[in-house]
Amino acid sequence: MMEQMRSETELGAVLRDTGNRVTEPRLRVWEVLGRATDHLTVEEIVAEVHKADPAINTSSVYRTLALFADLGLVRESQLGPDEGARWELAHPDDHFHLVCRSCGEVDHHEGDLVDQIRLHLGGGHGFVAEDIDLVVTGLCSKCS
Amino acid sequence: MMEQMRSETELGAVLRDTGNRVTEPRLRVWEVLGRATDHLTVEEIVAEVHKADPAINTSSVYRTLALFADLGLVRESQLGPDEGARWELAHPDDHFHLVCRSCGEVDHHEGDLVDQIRLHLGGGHGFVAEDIDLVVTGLCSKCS
DNA sequence: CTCCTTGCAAACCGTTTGCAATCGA
DNA sequence: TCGATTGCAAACGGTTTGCAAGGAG
Repeated sequence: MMEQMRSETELGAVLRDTGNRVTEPRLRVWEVLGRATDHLTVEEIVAEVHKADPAINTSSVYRTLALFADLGLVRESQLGPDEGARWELAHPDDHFHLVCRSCGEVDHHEGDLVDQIRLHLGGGHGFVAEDIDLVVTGLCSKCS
Repeated sequence: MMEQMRSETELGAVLRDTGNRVTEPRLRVWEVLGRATDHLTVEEIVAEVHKADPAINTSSVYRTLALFADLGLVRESQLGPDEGARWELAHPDDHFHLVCRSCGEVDHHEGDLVDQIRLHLGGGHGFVAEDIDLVVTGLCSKCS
């Protein structure tokens, strides 16, 4: 099973193909998202990016994330009110989130559930599902 | 099928039972939420409330919503990044949301899907699900 | 050489908060 | 009466924007 589909090189190709330039902030943000195992807040992304280059500005990170989202490379999700937005690489496989309200841990959960949802919707509702965001809040095994 | 479980009178009872006072802003917000067929933004709630009493302040609406949420009477949900929070009466039955990215319509969808999710989680993951928020973005039957 | 992209700082805007006046019980 | 609640206005904090300097192609 491959860990990371899109290399840094491929990012360059995507950017160039879409008429965008390959720049330091974009490479750094991409790198950070690629390393991340879970969702990151903008604040966390900025902190990571700064380890490589402290000169990169927060607004550039926002602009980069917006660009990546436009290109379909990343995905923004809201894991709960009171929480800021979090970002992750657009994953080809569907998944959903288990958010522990005690320790705050966010768990990715992969499975056929999302397929079930898609199937469920296909049957007669006439709704074309494009994006499925399932957030389950509760207590994780350690906290319950 | 009953439309609205909790009357204005029952709100009074809940408030008194929990040591809170029955006030104008609280009654108005309750009334507005009870009439609503779909989720409302705070802005929309304030606008409705103002039709009855323009003197009621936005911050009181925020405080009222926070109180109702504490009491489990209402539920806040984030139907998408870029959108503000939306509020609805806490529905005893689980449900999920179909958000059309074209016309913006939000459809409640009731069904056994949430039960399936709960079941799915119960089986071995050790995660105690308390709140399930399923947001599906796509195109509704009219827009596709 | 162009003009896209950045860093910077200020603006934005939904939400929260401190405080004195008000109102419910 | 007395403390909970409100209206008001100011503060807050994450995100966005205008602009001149810098850098990719």
